[in-house]
Amino acid sequence: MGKEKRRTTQQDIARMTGVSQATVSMVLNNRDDGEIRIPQETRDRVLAAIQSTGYVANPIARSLISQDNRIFGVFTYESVFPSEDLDFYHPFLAGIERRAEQLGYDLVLFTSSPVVDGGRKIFHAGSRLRLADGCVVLGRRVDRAELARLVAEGFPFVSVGRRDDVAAGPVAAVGADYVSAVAELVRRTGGLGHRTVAFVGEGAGPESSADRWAGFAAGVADAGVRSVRLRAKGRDAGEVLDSLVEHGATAMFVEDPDDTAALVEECGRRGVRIPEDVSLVELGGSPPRTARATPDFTGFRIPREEMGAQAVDLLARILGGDRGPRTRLLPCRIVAGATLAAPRSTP
Amino acid sequence: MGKEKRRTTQQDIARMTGVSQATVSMVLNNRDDGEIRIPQETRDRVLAAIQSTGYVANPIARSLISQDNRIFGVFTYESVFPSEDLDFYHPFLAGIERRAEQLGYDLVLFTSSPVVDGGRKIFHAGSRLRLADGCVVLGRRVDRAELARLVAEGFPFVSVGRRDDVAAGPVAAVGADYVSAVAELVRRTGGLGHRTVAFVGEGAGPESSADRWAGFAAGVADAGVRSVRLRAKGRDAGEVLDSLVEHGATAMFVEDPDDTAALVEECGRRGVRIPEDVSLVELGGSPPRTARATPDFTGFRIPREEMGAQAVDLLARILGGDRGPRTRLLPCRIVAGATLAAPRSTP
DNA sequence: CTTCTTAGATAATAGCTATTATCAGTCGAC
DNA sequence: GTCGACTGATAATAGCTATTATCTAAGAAG
Repeated sequence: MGKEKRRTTQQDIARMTGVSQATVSMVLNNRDDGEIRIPQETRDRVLAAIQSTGYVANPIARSLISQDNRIFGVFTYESVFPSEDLDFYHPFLAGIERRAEQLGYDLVLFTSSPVVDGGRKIFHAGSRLRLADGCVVLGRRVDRAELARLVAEGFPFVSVGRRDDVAAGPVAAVGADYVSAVAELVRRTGGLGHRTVAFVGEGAGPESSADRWAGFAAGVADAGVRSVRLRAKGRDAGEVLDSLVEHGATAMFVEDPDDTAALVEECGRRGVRIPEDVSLVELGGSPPRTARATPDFTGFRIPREEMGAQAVDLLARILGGDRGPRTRLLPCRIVAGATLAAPRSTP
Repeated sequence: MGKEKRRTTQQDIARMTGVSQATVSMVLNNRDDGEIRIPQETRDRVLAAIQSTGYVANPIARSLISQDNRIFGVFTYESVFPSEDLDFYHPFLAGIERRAEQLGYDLVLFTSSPVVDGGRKIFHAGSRLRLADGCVVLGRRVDRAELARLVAEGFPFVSVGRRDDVAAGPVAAVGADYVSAVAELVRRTGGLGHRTVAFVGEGAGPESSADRWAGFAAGVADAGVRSVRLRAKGRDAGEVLDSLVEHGATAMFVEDPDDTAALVEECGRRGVRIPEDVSLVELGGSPPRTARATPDFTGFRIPREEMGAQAVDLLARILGGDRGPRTRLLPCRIVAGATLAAPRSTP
């Protein structure tokens, strides 16, 4: 039992100086309002004692009073640091950290949350969520029910990525504007002379997938081209390529990076050159994960770091009582790349 | 002003149920000791109210009483997430996170600490260090004075990497055993027939550098070979190689990865083959940072993740009052690699 | 009927800080 | 000498939970 010597408290300082605890508190906080009057001599005496003891106010007691903690929580459904997930989380966290630093908030990672079938749970007996003034929720898989409960309990939070409405109302969220990005890419493709373009993927289900499809559809309408949707799930790249040819499509927009890799490989096997014979637009939104040589894909970049920063920003505003819009949609950067070119036979 | 509706408190639950706040607290904590008696009927009533409101005890008030917070601080002298520093911090953090998760601690990152000429400061007016029960200190540049103050104030902390003594006594720390690793590499080199080996670098200054030199010296003694130390600071790779040849050394142990890269390049220019003409042992301790093709260097790996985990572990023990050893030195893994081989002309 | 025991609960308090209300002087003015 | 105004401080309290000491009523034992 270490029997740690009790921390110094304001009471201690007060006794040392022969003043009251209240006085110490006021000196500490530089209170000098109309009502509060402390002569410099007393101030100096107290400050000297503070200096000599190295006293620092107990932030926990402060929080209990002020009802805020200057801490933002970062809740992730998976561990943050393991390598597999790092590529995903890292840019968000970089932005979160940067802005928290600017705003003077500390960050708490809720690593103590119990893991229930593969994902952490926000709510559980002894949840320490309230340590934070507010929370940024982050993750590939975000639990709608938990978000709904956050809303119901009035706990301030901002979701990064997921922005669909939950039962109790719209969720404060920062998202990426997939729709515009994909639409723009389709328009460029049409502008290069392609007359039929293919969407490879589901285009439904997760919000982000539905958005990509929506953007694709919008771009197709704008560009006045024909379009076809090719399912990739459960089919190998060969089948997909066959369908592509069959439909006469000259450009493919691929949702899933895994499919992209498979298609590139299959093209290589068949001697189909990209972009000379077929164009490929990659809709993953991330830089390539592997260091292996991959084509310089045409596509877009999700502004992950900026999303993290804006999430913190938004959270701070909400805590400040700001009643402005609670959803921010950030533009994605278009990557010109080298896998999109004019089709071989322009009509 | 949001006029956030006040959080539910035990007092609220008490009023709803017609019991006292104390009873609510006891039900909540499942108190059932000899002195505490609460019939099941009452218990159920209270629990029902807790369920319906979703009440969770305010962790801040709890902390104020229990004098602990179930939070470990992670103090870094630089931002954690920016890409430049990520390679360095990430493995440590992965280990810290993993073990904190296992032990049920949350982690707080002191992002609010003010930055003074390039590095964050632990101590400052309004330091929120005490939010944490203890702290892991991490960083390339660790401030001795601040560590000393942590010791003086009796704040529990564990330093990762830096383990030298500070004024007030030995610092709890987790380090990597560079000495053994480098010594072993030198012995292997001697075992392959090398008679003269060179240490390229300072071998002094930062603890880790001094350790590498100590290990080199120990290995040289064990292996019974001759050794030479070549400064690299301010000299270009050509000069260093010239010295090497001049001294008749057939293997070089290079401290700094930048020097390694320069030497490899210079060897390439001169047509000196590695390891056929000269062996190279890389003492950086990290996997290569760039994705560019680099030789598969012989060297060792600092067990960064394990260091992070053990730091948390040690911190938990210290908080538990454990009086055991406060310094842990973890073995490095030797990487056989492909840049060490027998010298061309074995005597 | 009195006293003791016990079950079942509550009042009071600690933990530390910030704020509000209050108090003891002093000085001036009348 | 009294009243008011002002200075320089302090006592008390809120904030929320966990624990300790205390209290009431009922039943048992004598």
